[in-house]
Amino acid sequence: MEYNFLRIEEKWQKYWAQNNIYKTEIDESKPKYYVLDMFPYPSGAGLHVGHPLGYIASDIYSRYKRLNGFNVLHPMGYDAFGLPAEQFAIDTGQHPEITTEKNIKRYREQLDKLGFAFDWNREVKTCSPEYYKWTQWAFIQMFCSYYCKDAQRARPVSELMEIFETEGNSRINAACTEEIRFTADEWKIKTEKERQEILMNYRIAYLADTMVNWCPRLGTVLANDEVVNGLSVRGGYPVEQRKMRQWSLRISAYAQRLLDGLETIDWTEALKETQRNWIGRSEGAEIRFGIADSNESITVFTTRADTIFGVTFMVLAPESEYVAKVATPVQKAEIENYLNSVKRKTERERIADRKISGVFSGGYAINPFSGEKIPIWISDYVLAGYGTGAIMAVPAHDSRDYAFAKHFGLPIIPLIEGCDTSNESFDAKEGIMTNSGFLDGLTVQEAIRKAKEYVRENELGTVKVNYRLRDAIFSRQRYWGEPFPIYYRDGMPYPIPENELPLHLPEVDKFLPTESGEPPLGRAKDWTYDGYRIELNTMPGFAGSSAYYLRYMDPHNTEALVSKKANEYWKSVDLYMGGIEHATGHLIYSRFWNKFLYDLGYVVESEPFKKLVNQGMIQGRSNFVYRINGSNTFVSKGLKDNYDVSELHVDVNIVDNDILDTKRFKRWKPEYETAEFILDSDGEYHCGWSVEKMSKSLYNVVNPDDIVVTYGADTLRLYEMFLGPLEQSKPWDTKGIDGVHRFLRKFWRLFHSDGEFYVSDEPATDSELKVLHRTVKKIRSDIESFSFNTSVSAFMICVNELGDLKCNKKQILEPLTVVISPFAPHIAEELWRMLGNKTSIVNASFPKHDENILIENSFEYPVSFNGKTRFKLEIPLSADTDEIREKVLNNAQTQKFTEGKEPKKVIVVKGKIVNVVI
RNA sequence: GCCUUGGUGGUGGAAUUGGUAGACACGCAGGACUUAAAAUCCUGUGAGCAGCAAUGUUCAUGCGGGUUCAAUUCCCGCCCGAGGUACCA
Repeated sequence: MEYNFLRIEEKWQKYWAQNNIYKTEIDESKPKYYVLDMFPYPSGAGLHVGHPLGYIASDIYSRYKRLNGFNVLHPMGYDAFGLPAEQFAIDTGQHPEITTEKNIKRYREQLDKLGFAFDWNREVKTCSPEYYKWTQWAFIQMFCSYYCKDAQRARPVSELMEIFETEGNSRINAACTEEIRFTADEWKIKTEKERQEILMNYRIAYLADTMVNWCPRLGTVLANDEVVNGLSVRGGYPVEQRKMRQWSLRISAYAQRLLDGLETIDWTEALKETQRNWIGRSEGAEIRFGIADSNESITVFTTRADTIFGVTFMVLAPESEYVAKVATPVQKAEIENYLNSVKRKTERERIADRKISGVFSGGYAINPFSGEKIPIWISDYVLAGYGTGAIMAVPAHDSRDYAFAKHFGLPIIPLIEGCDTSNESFDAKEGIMTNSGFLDGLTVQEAIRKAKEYVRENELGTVKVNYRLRDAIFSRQRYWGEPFPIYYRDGMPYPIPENELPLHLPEVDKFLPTESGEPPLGRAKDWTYDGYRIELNTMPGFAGSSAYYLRYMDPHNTEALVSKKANEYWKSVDLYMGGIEHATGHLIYSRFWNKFLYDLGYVVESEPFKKLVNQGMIQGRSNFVYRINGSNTFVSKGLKDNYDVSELHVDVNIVDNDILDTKRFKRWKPEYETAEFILDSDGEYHCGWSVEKMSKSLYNVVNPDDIVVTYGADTLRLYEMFLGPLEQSKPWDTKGIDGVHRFLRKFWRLFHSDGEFYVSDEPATDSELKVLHRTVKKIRSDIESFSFNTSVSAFMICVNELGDLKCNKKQILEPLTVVISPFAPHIAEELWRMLGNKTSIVNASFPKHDENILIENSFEYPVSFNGKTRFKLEIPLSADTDEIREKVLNNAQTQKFTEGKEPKKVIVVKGKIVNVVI
């Protein structure tokens, strides 16, 4: 019987689905293991061959764990809210739900063909009301909570109100938007609206006027991680800064815990480092500088308190509130001018335009250490959003201040002995202080400490830790997202009662903003609760993906996001597989979301993802043809330099091994029908190639469905793993797939003789057993270290050796089938049944290897003299190092080399004589 | 700039963490089977030198040093690529 992969794969996929083979339930008798993939956004383009890489790897791991006796949770779902479906809806009028459902169906078909062990009973879609009910629920919990800095956790806002009632807020140490102080008596006489405004200051999900990334083209605000280089990640449209009233999540309150949590989880150092940088902790001090001839002062943040004697000017961000306080009438016009020019620039222009600009405010400040009077400037190199929006400039030791000082001719005072600041600043934190009053003679590190102490003792400011991490902007002016369960009364937001969730996304006539500029939900009829207007914004993409891993544990629960029982059993994700691109978005939001729910006691683990593996991207490998300019003649790569040619992308599917199928090329596009070719000397047309993103427009997309039809899913799975290390990005190149396919056919043939199934019950020989046990050992350690590429090699070696031994014995082949099954589940299942087993191979157990079988009785030891192998010596393997040494010394050949002298050394490593030094 | 990664044959990549560098696969070359093709199988394949040959020998893991009997692996200094981040004070 031939290896008919199409028949086999179809048969077992059907069997697995019909018999619910991968359905998972809580089973207290087994240890649990939770393997999660980052769920996909179902895009209209479908899956290309790069998408399933991570799914295959996690599938192998989850099957392996199951074979080792674990109760494995391995679910899949869809991150279904998102901009592309909505943009498509705007263009075509088709409801995003229809587009999304269609895409999901297509994804499911493609995924099903690859033989994954997903428990589809647990499927979630973020756009379904049963699911987003819990996204809305979580939002209400955040709305009703504040972050207590003393307890370092979230607590209910109701508790806060009780304290205000009895003692005001003087004792409250909470994360808030703005510091305000009031007594109990003051609280009592406040109106409901005033009270709500104060509470808003504390809520973890809060409404505030904040600087946001506004994307006019998308008509919505975006979070920081959704903007790259001043352009939106989706669509690549310009983004500008704007002050708007928006929902935000007080994620900054969790900065330290998000940082500390990284120490407890098994992620790569690179990823942890990316998160550390994003959180951006910096230790320093806030120091007050008095404004000359005024009672007011400016507070700056600095990590270099030691350099305060070198402050020669101050700089305010253009948006800073201090600007109005220090501006003098004389300078007014010039300042206005500057502020306007800054405001006109978009974020992107501001980044692109690194020209030094600024304006003198007219005001002066007093250096609190030296008492000197220093000018205050305004410049956009200082950011309003970080620290206090004002800095003390130390041009000698900060390159940005240096450039500014040089440009405007401001003085530069060096503070470190022997440093040269004539051409550039000296930014390093090393050296001995000078020109610095009481700090003179100290090292920089000592001076930083001492200056901070001085600040604290003399009440010039406070020692402070700053974080770069901003609160997450949580509202979007779009249609296709979760509606906020919030209504407005007297201008203030109130939550819709939890028992009335979900709040369904309403129907609208168009998916565009209203004529008055309100978000699309402004078009919904009766968009009210109890007669009050409901929030018109929707939630951002990351809302639905922040807690989906919890929902998989208990996806049909109508009473809770996840039941206590399910959460206590599954706890957290043991292995999370996904792309690195979510390092500063999803992977921060999820950790925050989880910590928040942990604070409230809804989940038992403080970190959601114990181990995380980033699979690399699969890039496309593009092919090129060379057209002679002004003609329809194409010249092969080897001869192209003799002509004036243009390089054109050609569909990789009509190129084999970089050789163009010229007949298919002519049929590819009408304009090439009359194409002529100048071939290389071997009579072939050779194409050029390069590695690029896999994309339709570059004609380098390879569709998994096509591969499955030609080679089968098992071959595709093996080949994707064989391509290279899992975590490394690599180009897809179909040409190597034959080797892997050949391996599967050889494996199949081991079970057959003269075309008929034939496996003998004879006992295996020592060498056959050795092949099996070596393979088992190797695969086990490879899977545990995610080295799937070397696993495939090990299989190939194993099958080649068994082929040479003509081994077709059940004793060897049966366990080997189990070992291969995580990689190639269909063929393994088929052979497993042919071997006479009654139940699915997924219920088998992964074989163990026997070290005793692996050890040989004796070994030919290479004996090297001064680094060169001279002869081999047979010594029993049981011999210890001293015995080996003895043998070598007494050997006649050794004595020939040493000329009877005693060798200096015999070096034995792991039972091997690697060198004898004479 | 900073942080994180990598750099090994014609190609993708191995190397049990200091112990025979190049496993496995692709490609290429030659051969077997076949009327022929496909499929399959076998052999060879880092480079140089010597030899009819078996084989011997030298050089090779981005570059330059160092430690060691022994370095792709450890240390120091450079060069190049990829990813992240960027007026974060």
